[in-house]
This record gives sequence, C-alpha cells and structure tokens, in this order.
Amino acid sequence: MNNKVDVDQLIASQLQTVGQRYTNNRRRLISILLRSSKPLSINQILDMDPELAQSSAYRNLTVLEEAGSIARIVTSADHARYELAEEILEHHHHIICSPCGEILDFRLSDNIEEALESSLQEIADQLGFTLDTHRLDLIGTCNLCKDNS
Amino acid sequence: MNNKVDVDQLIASQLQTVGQRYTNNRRRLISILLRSSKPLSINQILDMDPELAQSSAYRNLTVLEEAGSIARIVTSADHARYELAEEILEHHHHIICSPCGEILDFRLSDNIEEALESSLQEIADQLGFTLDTHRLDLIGTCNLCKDNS
DNA sequence: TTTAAGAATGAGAACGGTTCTCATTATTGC
DNA sequence: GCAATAATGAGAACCGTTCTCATTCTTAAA
Repeated sequence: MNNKVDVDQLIASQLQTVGQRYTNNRRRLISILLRSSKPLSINQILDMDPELAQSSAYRNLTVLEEAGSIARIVTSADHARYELAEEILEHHHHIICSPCGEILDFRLSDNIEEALESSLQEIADQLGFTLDTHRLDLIGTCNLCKDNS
Repeated sequence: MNNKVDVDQLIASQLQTVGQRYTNNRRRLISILLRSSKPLSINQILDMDPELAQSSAYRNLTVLEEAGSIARIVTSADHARYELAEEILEHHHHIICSPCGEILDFRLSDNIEEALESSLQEIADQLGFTLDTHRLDLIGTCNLCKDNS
C-alpha cells in the first residue's frame, strides 16, 4: 500500500461501497493525509489547503471515515485528529504528548503485537464482545514540551 | 485499596496536596464511583444522585482529576466518562461497545502486561518521550447490541 | 463562640468544536 | 441537452463543557 495509485483505487472502491463519490474535495483531504506522517487536526488540515471549506471538510472527513478510508482519533476534549485508515497505513499505535497534543505513530514488534492480540481476543470472547480493533496509546510529554516547562 | 476508609484517606491527602478540600459534594462523587464497577458518564452520575448540580459535578470531577483521584475517559465525540484512578482501582484497560458506548474494565495477565510495558518504555525512550501512562482499549460490539441489530 | 477571609456551590450564561440547513453548483444517467 | 440527484460552502444551530457571579459554607484567628 505504498503506491499512490493503489491507495486512490482502494479509496475509490471503499467510497463506492457506501454509495459515495470520490470527489475533488475528498481527493484533496486524502492527499493531505497521505503527505503527513502523523494524524492531523482540522485546523492543521485547513491550514495545508486554504481552499477547503471547514463545513465541507468536516462532512467529507465523516464520509471518508464511514467508508473506512480514514480514522478519527479522539484523545481528550480538544480537536479530533484524522489519519489514513490502518488498511492503508498498516496497524500501528499512537504516542501522545499531553501538553501540546502532538501525536506520533509507532509499531510494536511482531511477537509482542501477536501475543497481545491473541490475549485480547480471548478477553473479548469471555466478555461476549465481537472485536473490531484495539487501540494502544502512550501518554506522556515530548522533549520539546519538557524543555519549555 | 479495597477498604473504603483507606480510599477516603488517600483521596483526602491527594486533594490536600493540590490545596483542595474533601467536601461533601466531592465525597458524593467518589461514593458513586466506588459503587460502580465501570466508568460513568456525567448523566449516569447525576441520575445516581439527583441532589448534585451539573455545574458543580463538572467542576468537582475536574478537581478530583487534577488531584489524581479519578480518571476521565474520552472515547469518541459523545460524553466523557469517569472512574477512580488506577492508584485506587489497579492498572487496567477498557473494552468499549461502539454502538452503545458502554465501557467495561479488564486486566491483562501479568506476563503480557509486563512484556508490553517494557516494550513501550523502550519505544518512548527512542522517541524522546517521558511516559506517564498507557491506555489500551478494545473496540467492538457487546452481545446486547449484537442481538438488537 | 464571633467574625472576617477565603473556598465551594449552583443556576444560568457563555464558549467552542462539530453538525446541520439550505440555496447554489456540479455531476450523472438517460 | 436535460432532469434528477449529489456535493458544496456560508452561516446558523447544537450540545457537552466551562465560566460567571451572587450566595452559602468552612476555616482559623481572636
């Protein structure tokens, strides 16, 4: 899933499945998220493309989320952040700086990730849950915020 | 930390440390959370004690969070939920039903939890983060919601 | 005990991120 | 081309949460 063409085709078909078009505005949003190595807030997205209207951006991000193309990340009460879905980015986790809200992606080693997943599946079975996914966030303070405090 | 007296003393000293009193309203909130086996939304809390004013409940939950006595859990865009801090409840994780928002607590086996934690510490070091905590959420659908769909 | 100073309370106003409305514009199938 | 339908964007509305401020309660000193 490293190729832009492949990503575009996947997203086009994801949108088609939920009866939505891959419009110009939606392509702009995807393009911004493709260029970013980390989840972006609405304001960051709008700053990167001032042609985007806020209301349409929100609406289209919701559509893209419903299509399964992007993921919305809610960490606290402030702005949500958006990134490409795991189907595109691969499964990963987040490390969050609580002072500034910055989020970086990271991956666990395969053996830890696998041990964790089988353990989680077992727990979900016991509790009678059908599992969609899991999310693992590290909460802390980045070097930059540490220096400024 | 199974004894109500111990919990009360711990919270009293946590509040004192941040220059706050353990008032009657704050005791009511703690009592509600102590009686619950799962994180509660504001509305659930107010339903359990109609004497509580909404604005005071919000303010006191914030004070208790700042004192480190309770934790605020934000899962998506809807209401936040509150539970006693890990210092009181022990370290644990959440399994969340995305249709209805219900949250249950669960614990990992010690060996998986330990392997995970040392791996996470390593990652935080590499990225230059000082780690406060981590959170692991399972997202899925509970049996009840499954039956109703 | 008073009593004064500071903290907590609660009703309602304000705030702000997000969603909705609706008139306009673009796209699609015939 | 031409309807029919979908997408767009500006601004209004929504709603969970926070703030304001007048009142009530606590605390500590006398």
